[in-house]
Amino acid sequence: MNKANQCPECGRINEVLGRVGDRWSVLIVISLAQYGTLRFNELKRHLGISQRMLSLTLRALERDGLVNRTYHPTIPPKVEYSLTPLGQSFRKPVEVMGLWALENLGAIDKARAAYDAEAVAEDA
Amino acid sequence: MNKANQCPECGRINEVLGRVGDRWSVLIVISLAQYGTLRFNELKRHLGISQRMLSLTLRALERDGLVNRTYHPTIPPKVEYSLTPLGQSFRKPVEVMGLWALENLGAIDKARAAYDAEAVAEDA
DNA sequence: CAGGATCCCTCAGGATACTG
DNA sequence: CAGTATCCTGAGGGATCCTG
Repeated sequence: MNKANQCPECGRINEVLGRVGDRWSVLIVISLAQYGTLRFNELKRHLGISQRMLSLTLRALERDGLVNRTYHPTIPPKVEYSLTPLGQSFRKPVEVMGLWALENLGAIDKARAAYDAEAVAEDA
Repeated sequence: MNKANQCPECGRINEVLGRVGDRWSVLIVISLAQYGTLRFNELKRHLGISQRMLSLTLRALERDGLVNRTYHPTIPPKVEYSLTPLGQSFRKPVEVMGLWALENLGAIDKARAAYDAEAVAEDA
């Protein structure tokens, strides 16, 4: 049970990462940003996420004020999810991240290949 | 065993998140960005990370070409870690993320509190 | 259709001990 | 000091079945 982090900012970063940093949260926000509004099963199909995780993640996002949940009491029921303004504001950091990914995934792959080749070479 | 993601970009995002998206990678990059060069135990103390995870994460980052590892064969040994240019380039997305975190953590907390209050209220 | 409730399994990741 | 090797737990997350 270490004191976690000495540097305060690390604590902050950790916090935010712990909240909206998991893969599914990010992907859901991206999808909603792209399509505006999606229903439960639309998201499920689109992301290939299990219904359990979708349910959990959506509730967490709603709780954190990133996602709006609109329930239509029809039969069959219809629930629509969309981004709140806060959720919208999260698009920018995500986009920057995504852009970096697109630009540098190649470099990472190359570095990785080089590293692995080196490792093999050392197994003389 | 679903097809994972229908949307190709989700695949990319997932990929990058799977590589450098975990908490420790991010925190290490931030620390190195801040201090330029750090030794193993300096990082360990600074982050409050277990030495196992530090070791694993550093090797992964080195493999991905984000950090440089410099080994000084002295006694006692001395190993220094620093960012590669690729690692440097990762600072920007991280900073944007961090900034967003700082600006919006408060809002998230408020939303969360409101949500929880609502939930309690419904337990009539 | 939208999800709650279970079951179960994998593995991230901490604690500890040992080595060069 | 800078790691490697083990052990062990708990959270993450899929599969499945059930309901309104």
